[in-house]
Amino acid sequence: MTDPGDRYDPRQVEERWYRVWESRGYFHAVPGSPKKPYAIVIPPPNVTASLHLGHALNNVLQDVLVRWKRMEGWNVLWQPGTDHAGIATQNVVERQLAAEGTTKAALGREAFVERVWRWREESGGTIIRQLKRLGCSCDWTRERFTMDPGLSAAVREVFVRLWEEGLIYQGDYIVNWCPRCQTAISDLEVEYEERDAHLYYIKYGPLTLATVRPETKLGDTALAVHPRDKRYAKYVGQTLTVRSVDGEIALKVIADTAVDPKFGTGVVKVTPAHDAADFEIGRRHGLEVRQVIGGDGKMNALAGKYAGLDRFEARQRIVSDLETLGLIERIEPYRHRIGVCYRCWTVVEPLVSTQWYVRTRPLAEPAIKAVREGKIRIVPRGWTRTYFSWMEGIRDWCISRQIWWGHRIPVWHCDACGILIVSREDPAQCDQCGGPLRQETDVLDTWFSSALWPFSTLGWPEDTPELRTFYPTACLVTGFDILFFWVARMIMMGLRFMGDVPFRDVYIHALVRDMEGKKMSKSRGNVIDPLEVMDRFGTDALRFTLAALAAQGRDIRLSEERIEGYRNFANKLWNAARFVLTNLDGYAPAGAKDVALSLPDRWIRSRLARTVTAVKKGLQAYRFNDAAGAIYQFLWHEFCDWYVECSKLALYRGEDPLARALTQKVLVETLEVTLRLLHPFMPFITEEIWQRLPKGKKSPESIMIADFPRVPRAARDPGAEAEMELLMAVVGAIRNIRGEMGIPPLRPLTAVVRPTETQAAALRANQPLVEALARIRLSVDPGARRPHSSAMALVAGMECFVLLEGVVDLAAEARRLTKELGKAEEALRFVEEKLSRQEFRARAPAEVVEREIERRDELIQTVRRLGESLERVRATQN
RNA sequence: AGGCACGUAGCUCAGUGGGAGAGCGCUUGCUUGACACGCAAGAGGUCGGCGGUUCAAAACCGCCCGUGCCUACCA
Repeated sequence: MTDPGDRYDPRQVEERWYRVWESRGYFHAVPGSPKKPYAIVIPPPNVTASLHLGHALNNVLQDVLVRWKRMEGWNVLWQPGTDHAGIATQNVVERQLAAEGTTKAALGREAFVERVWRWREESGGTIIRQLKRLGCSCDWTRERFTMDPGLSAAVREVFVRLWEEGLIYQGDYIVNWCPRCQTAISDLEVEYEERDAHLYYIKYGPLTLATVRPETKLGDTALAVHPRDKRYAKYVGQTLTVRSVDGEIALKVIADTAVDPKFGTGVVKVTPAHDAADFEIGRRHGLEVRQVIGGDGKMNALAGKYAGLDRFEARQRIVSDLETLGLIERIEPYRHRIGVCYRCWTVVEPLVSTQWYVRTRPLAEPAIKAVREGKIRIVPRGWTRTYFSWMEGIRDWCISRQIWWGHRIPVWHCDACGILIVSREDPAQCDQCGGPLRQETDVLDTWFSSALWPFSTLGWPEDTPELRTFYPTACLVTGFDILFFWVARMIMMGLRFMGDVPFRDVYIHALVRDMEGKKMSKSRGNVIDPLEVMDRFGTDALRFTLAALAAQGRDIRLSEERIEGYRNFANKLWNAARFVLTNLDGYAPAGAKDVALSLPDRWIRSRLARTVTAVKKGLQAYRFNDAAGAIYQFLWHEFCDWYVECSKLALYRGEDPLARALTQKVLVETLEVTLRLLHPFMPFITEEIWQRLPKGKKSPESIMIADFPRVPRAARDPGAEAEMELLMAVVGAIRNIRGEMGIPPLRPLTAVVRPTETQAAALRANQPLVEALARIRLSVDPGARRPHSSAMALVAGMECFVLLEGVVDLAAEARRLTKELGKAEEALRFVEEKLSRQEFRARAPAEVVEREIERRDELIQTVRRLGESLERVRATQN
């Protein structure tokens, strides 16, 4: 065959194979299949998204699972799709409008929504194309979008049912309001940032209090102290008239336990309209809610002379006015955490407004139970506690958003008779009075529709074969950052509407960070772009890197060097394959029976069997790094480093045609099985090589649909492993002497070993192998005496002399022996100390004591022999 | 403030009770019958500190120091 070149070039390969797989329908799942179902729903990326490393990790892990299960013979569905991402998407289109010099208000609601749809048609497919580039084997024929008609119907159905069951209500509460996005956001959508600010001590009549937000004083409707604070007890219940920037105002002093007497002066101003804590205090005491800041973040008419000022500008002005009036006692620097919008980083303004809520308690209870009873398994376990603690303290979910892009709340108001209609179908007129209806303008929180994803994508509320086959799904793979946003809510909704959990396992992976452990972000400029990585190192290298780093920690620190290392691994595989493929002349797979397998043959088969087991175990436990590591170690350090080297003997120097044929067979088989083992991690290169391998008639047309390797029991061969280890140790010892003594690798040397009888048999049987690997002439002689001018090493109690006639450097050998002796002596001291303790002998398990005794005896021999050698070298030296 | 992680080789990290590991980096030597994106050899560690449990601790427990994250109505 033609030599494919010694550098693997992924670009030649990836796109081509992906097209083949997709066009042949390998990704497609069929509900009626007799195979066992295995389904994963993709965490839908935002339709605005462009692939970042977080997506890459998340989807690579899913693809590994899905490809593995498919090869194991399951009926696999990987359900893909995207999320309409209300606020994010609206922002994107708004920015475009701004660039065109217009606004969404100018366009009007209908035209704006249409515009967003158009944007989605044109640019919304980016992330999907990028997932394909990653090799994701999703069933693209089933791609869904949260705003699809079917999924929208599911949203309505859920809303209406929750309403009918009394689990949705409307109310005036304080919410986190983003003045830039002009919408309410949920508690979860607020992020907190440490910022430097000031604590202003302001005089309120006879009292002084501390605040960081003087601008809200215009909305104060009370002063509060702790009920047990003796300093202020006399004021409680009084109404104080205090001088302020807007003249004199009357404020009642109330007592509430929410006040911390140790903070500041122990007195707080209460502004129910602009602070969540104050709002609660206000409700308890029936205080007036006096809103002075509008939804745009500017002071409103109630702010009097400050009306129209931005809230932060107003703060400056009010402080300076207070100073003029002599009402500022002092100002302290103060560092505190401030809530910002997670989408645009604008400081959140708590505002009282009318919003829609889901009553979460009744939904949370079964969701807690499902995890507690093991119906859902969270991996790693540690996250279970986090889940419980959040679910147990869950608060009602604000689901209304004052934006235009999303599922409009299916509620209609009749202004004529004042009733509310909640309906699955758009009503034409009021069913009570026949009057005209006005639909609620708010849309639902994007997470409301994502919460239905595991069943809405499968066709719910229709009863579909997909739902019957694939629900509950097998596994959800996600990052911990959306455990509450999404995972918890899916569990609640799944239990409520499907009567069963949405998935059996939740695998929570780490977050990808940069080398400093920072979250990657464009503003920090520390992003590694996965697309660029794929261009430079290949998709398989990126995939393998992510899997190899997916240990169950909290974060993954990714560096380019690491990816480069796995690119090298791909190249190593490529060259191992070249070696195998270019050495197959005369290969006849059927011809060679396994009757005369060599030691390396038996050894590599045994090692491969162990590797298969380790990979399966790793995948089953979601320990992707263990699985990837096992393949890496086997392929590079066992197959390439040893078996391939051993095979050269039979291929090039042996005279036995049967041995040669068997070696070819084992080379091909080992490579072939390894490729299948590796395919879920590195789909492209494995397919490319696999296709070039000689195959039997029954072989499938793609590695993707081949069987995942099974372990033949008979392949395990501990005897062969032990024997091979002995040979490798002898080779290692000789190479060590060569290296340490500075003898060039090609210089011919002679070695004499003095083995026990069993060792002698193994060595004699494989003498040419040892000679070839160590580049040495070997003499195996149980009665050998130490040759003059030789270096000595101990291997499994066996002395191994390397003759250094003419090349001997006594000083170097003395140095080497001293080093070895030192190590052995230290180990011996350690073991003897352990054995000398009575308690150890009395209380440790017998086999542990036994092992230590054995070890001690070996070490004694080692020390004695090394000592003798050293003495002799020194004697010769002098 | 509370909670949860983490601290192991120069760097990034595996390692859940009995002989300290990997990848990268570093040193030395090599155009070895596939691979310099390679081969061979090697150096490098008080497993954050202190105390406890145990015959035995990097691992289990406690405290301390450091780092990160999450949750919370401290103005």
